Amino acid sequence: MEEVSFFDKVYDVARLIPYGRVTSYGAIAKYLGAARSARMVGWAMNNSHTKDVPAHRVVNRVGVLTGKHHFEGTNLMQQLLENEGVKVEDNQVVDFKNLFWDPAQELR
DNA sequence: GGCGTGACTTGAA
DNA sequence: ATTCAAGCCACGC
Repeated sequence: MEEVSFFDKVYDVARLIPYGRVTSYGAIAKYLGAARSARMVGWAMNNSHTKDVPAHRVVNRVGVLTGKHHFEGTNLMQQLLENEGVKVEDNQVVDFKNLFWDPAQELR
């Protein structure tokens, strides 16, 4: 019996993202065993504003800030990432593959 | 209660 | 190599 919902797991993993690192929706989904349900991760993030989830550290699989439109400001997400040392250019994370944080690999 | 949408991903043509 | 299509499941109207 899992008392934790899929959404809660997403929030939990998202909070585990280290400083200055980023991950993708699919990576989280895959870690939760729902690799094809990446959309649900995104939808879960829709409620992230009610949680203390650093959704700005979550981008799509190519490192593009797809959800930046959902933040308060238009460049708030980019601002936060740059504040952590993550360079963002044209809504895309620079050196994304180097900054990529895979829960399935880091958390094992 | 059905249909469409959505912060995505992967695979096939 | 790029482009198209399908899958996943919850929420809103």
